[in-house]
Amino acid sequence: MDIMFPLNLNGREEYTSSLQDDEKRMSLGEVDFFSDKKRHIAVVKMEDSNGEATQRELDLNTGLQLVTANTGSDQSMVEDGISPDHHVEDKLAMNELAQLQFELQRMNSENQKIRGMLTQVNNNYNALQIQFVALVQQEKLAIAERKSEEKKQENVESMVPRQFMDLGPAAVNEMDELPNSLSEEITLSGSPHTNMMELSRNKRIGREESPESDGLAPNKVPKLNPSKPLDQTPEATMRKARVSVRARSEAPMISDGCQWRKYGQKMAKGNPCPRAYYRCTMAVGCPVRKQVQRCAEDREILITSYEGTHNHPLPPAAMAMASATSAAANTLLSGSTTSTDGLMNTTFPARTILPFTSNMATISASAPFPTVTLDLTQPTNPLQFQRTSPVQFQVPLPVLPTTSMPQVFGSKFSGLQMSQDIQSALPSQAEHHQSFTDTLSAATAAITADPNFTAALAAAITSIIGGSHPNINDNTTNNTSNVEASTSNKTKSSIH
DNA sequence: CGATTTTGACCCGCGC
DNA sequence: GCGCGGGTCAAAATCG
Repeated sequence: MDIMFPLNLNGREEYTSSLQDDEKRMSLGEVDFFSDKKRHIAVVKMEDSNGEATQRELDLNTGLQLVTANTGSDQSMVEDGISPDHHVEDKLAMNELAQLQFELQRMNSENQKIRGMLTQVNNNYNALQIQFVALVQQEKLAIAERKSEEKKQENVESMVPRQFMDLGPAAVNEMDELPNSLSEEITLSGSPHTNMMELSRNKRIGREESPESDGLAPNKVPKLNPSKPLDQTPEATMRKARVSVRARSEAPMISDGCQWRKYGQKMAKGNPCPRAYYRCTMAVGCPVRKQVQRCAEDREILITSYEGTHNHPLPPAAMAMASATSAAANTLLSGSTTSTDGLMNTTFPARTILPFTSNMATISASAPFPTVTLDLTQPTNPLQFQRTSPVQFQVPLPVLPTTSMPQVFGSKFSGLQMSQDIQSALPSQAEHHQSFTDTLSAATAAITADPNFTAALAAAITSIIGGSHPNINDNTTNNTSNVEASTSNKTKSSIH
C-alpha cells in the first residue's frame, strides 16, 4: 500500500502555475503583488489599457491611484465643459478608477486564496512534524532496544527471572492493555483478572449497536463474551492505545485534516481548562476519538489525544497525522508481544527515565492507557538551522505506510517523550511562519548531530525525500470549536 | 433545516 | 455503600 505524503509541498508549484495564469491575465490589467518581476510587468500593462504605452509610474500604490483618479474626477465636475481635453482625461480617469477597483477586488480574492493556501501549508506542516517525530521516535527506540538487548545478553541470567516475578501493580495494569493475542491467552487460561476498561467498552459498544440491550436488568453482570468479536477487531485493539500530541498553539484545536464532532466536555481534575471530547465524523461509525485539552502548566500548549483507527479512507491532509498516530499506537501495542518486556522493570516509579534512552523516553505507569506522547512544544534551537539545503527537501514526502513502521518497542510505555534534540529540531506551532524547508533542514541537522541515529533512520529519511508527488486536492474542514472560549463562560463543571 | 455544539444526566470503575 | 472522576449520551440550543 502506497500512501502518499499529503504534505502540500507542491503548494508552491500550484502557486507557480497560478502565477503563470496570472501572467496571462496581466494583459487584462491584473496585478500580482507577490513577484517583483511580475509586479513590474503588471505595472506596465496596467497602464496599457487604452492601447497607449504611456507607462506611467504608479508603483502599485493602490491608495494613491484611487486618490489620483478621484482627484481627476472631482476636477471634471468643477471644470466641466471648459475643455474637450478634460473630457478625455475624465474618461481616462474613470476608466482608471474602474480598473483599480477591479484590481482591488481581484487582489482581495487572491488574498483569500493565498490565505487558504497558507492554512493548508500549515496543516501539512503540522502533519509532517508529527509524522517525523513518530518516525524518529521509533528509530531511537529501536536503537535503545538494540542496546538493551546487548545489555540483556550480558546479564541474561539475572534479568530474565525478574521480569515476571516482580510484577507490581503498575505492571499488572500494563498487562491489562496487552494486545488481543496475549489478553486472550490470559482470559482463556482462566485468569480472574479482567480488563475492566475493556468490559466497559464492550458494554458501551453493545449499547450503541443494540439499543434493546438497555432494557437489561439493572444488576446486569458484565458478560465475559468468550468470543469478544468486537475486541478482536483492530479498531478495538487500537482504542486501547493513545497517541498524545503536545503542540504549542493558539488555535483551539490543531488541524489534522479530519472532521470532528464534539460530543462532550468535562472539567478534568487538576486542570482548570476543560477537556473536550470529539469523535470522527468523516464516516459513520468511525471509532476514532480524540480529547483536546490545554496544559494546566502552560495554557499555550494544546494536548490532543487520539484513540482508535479510522475505518474509512482519509483525505491526504489527514493521512499524515493518522498514519503517525496509528504507527505510534501500533508500535506501542505490538511492542508488548515482543520478547523484550524485560525493559519494563517493574520497580519503575511513576515516571522514570529509562537509563538506556537517556532523556528520550519516560515511562508513566499511572496512565490508564498506554500512551505515546509526541511533544512538539519545545522551542527551536536556532543553532540547528545553520545548515540549510532547501532544494533537498522541496520534493514531496510520501507517507510511510503504517505497516512499514518499525515495530520496535520493547515494552508497554506509558508516556513517551521525545529527546530534547529531536524536540528542538521541531519548531513549535507558534513558529509557523518558519519556512518548511528550514524545518526539515533543522530536523536533518538534529539527525546528523545525534550520534545515536542509525543508518536506518538515514535510509528512512532518504526514502522519504525521494518520494513522489502527493496530490493535494482536498480541503477538509476542521472543527474549530474553541474549547477555552466556549467553556470559560458557559461551562459548568461536571465535577461533583 | 440539517449539522454542530452545549450541557446536564447518566454510567461505570475505583478507592475509601 | 458512597462519592469521585472519567467518559458518554442525548435533548435542547445554536449555527450556517
